[in-house]
Amino acid sequence: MPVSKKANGTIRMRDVAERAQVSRMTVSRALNSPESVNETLRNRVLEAVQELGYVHNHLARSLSSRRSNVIGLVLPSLENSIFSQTVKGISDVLRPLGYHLMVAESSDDPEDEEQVIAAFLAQRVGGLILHSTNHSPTAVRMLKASDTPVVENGDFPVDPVDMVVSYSNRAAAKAMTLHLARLGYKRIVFAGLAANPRAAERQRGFQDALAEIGQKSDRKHAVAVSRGFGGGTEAISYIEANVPDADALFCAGDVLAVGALLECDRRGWAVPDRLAIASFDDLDLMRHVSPAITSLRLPRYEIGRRSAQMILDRIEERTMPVTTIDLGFEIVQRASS
Amino acid sequence: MPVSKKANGTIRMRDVAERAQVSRMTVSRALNSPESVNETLRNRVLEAVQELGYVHNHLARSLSSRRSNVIGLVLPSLENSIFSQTVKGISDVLRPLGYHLMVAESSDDPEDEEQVIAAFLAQRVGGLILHSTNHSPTAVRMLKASDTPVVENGDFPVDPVDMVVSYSNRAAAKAMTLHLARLGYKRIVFAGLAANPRAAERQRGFQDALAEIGQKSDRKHAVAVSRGFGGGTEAISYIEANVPDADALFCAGDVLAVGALLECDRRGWAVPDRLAIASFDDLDLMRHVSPAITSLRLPRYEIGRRSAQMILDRIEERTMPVTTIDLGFEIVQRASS
DNA sequence: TTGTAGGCGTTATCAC
DNA sequence: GTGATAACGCCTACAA
Repeated sequence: MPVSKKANGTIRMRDVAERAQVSRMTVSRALNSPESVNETLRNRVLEAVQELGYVHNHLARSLSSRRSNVIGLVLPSLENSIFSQTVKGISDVLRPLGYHLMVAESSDDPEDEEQVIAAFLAQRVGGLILHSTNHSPTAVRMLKASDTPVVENGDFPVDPVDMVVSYSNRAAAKAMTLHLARLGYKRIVFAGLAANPRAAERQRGFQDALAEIGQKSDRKHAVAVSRGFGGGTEAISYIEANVPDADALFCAGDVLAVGALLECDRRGWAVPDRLAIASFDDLDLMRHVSPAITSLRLPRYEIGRRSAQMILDRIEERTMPVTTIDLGFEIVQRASS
Repeated sequence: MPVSKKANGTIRMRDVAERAQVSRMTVSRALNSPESVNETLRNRVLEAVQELGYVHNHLARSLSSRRSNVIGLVLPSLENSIFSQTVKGISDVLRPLGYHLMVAESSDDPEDEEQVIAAFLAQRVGGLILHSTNHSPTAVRMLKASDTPVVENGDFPVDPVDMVVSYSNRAAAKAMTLHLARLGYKRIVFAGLAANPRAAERQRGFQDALAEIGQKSDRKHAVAVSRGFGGGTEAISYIEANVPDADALFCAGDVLAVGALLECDRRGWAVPDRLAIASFDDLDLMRHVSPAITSLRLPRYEIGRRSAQMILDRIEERTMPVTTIDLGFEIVQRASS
């Protein structure tokens, strides 16, 4: 089969049009709304597309139509596997409808996030899903001015940019703390992460719970540790040095909890007899370690699905969707507490 | 349906130009090559940009200039934290030069990958980094016809699309197997993953090593298990049922190895005395479990860095870079073997 | 150093 | 159902 190629290499719609002996508009329609084109013509067009190896230019399409089929997602980190479920939830909605997801990383730093948001807006994405709820003023201004549908995900912002789909970090942490108290633990230590706004909310929830059960808030009972498994080790060392009579450790992150468990193992501390352990977020790993770790299961997949749906509803002007959705959480009690 | 639509729509370069009392070209230049514009004018332009909240339209820019500042990355999965280092390596090169990374997922399925590649090409990305080396014929044809710089990453393909930056899965697996043999292990079992081309190469390397030390290849000594921690559990069960005298287990993936270690723990099998364990890929977790797991350290960060550099070199026509780079690997011996 | 003209590849719009 | 024409917002090329 003869493959003709323009001098500059790229094949355009007009080349397809010439080959199929139709106008450019017919090619455009055959590609975008096939049912609106006579079958004979449509087939001629699609054949020409195949023969020439034509690839639709979405830049030009978006520029002209003023809409894009790309949705942007901004994650604090790609290192953290808790987000993979959210990504899957989003993709499952977008893919069948011809939209595409593009992911970028913000490092949980509002400056970085601003850069990334600016880049997405410059690309004129059709919508934006942000995990962080802590944005620079400039970022917020840009987002609002752009009229781009936005969903925030990681928590309930005090002042939402637009739509929100989340669970409450504070409520979840409070519930877990009350759960531990109900199991009889008296001196619970909370291990959080510095410079992580969601971990900070979790710490507030922890304190809410202590207040509710009438326990005096002791600063010693909350500590900020590093990210990663090492943070769990730090938490255990902290307990040994500062709260030796602690009977439970509630970690703001899953990896932390595993790190802590491994450190207990190394020291020969029995879990949960010497120290109970509970975790935020229910990674697969939580049920594979021994003892399996009690944790909060969060609706990560559903958050992705609903976020994508709300964006699409807005883009396709189907409805004026509810702007804030609380998807709750669930406590999974296991052997570690 | 009454949708709130801004009276004036979006702000364009011409609006900025009017406000700053210059031509559109001066605005364009002030944004793209500031040094080529008189300081006074430049400041007037940048001021107007601020005041109007103008956001550069990269769609129009790319369409007109026929170049894009977006680089696409296709990963088999976003669930796997081994890729986060590569992402960081790429970002570290791209960001300072004004390029942006967009990530998409292929599920290690050539069909899915083809879709994702088509989407990236339709967006006319400036370059593409593919972790998989196993593409559909259509995908390869599209890539080659597009003239887009491409780097493949996950292994050395038999027939590269374009550039390659990787280590050899086969060579690495062979080296680790020889290492275990040198330590005195006589009956090594290999646990791989079904439907993962890189794991298949690793199995070949395993067999290469056995052949080299003159050990008869026994089909029983290789098994395919599921992904995730559960796969490690399966591997141990397999050994108990089929190769009870095995003295070492070499896992094609890090998560597998941890799963296996945890299962040994549960069964009371001493590691490495009853069974040694070694892993492909050196996740943080490997040195935190006890015993720490012997593993292959792969140049994930460097792979990202070099890949991005090669793409940029090609885009900016700096050089005609070497097309295949082998970054090697390293064996990290720990207590588990 | 700055400006003018025209084109990048597509779609919206309005005729036919 | 199909086609002609004029945008979409920017940049290349050239002129001043």
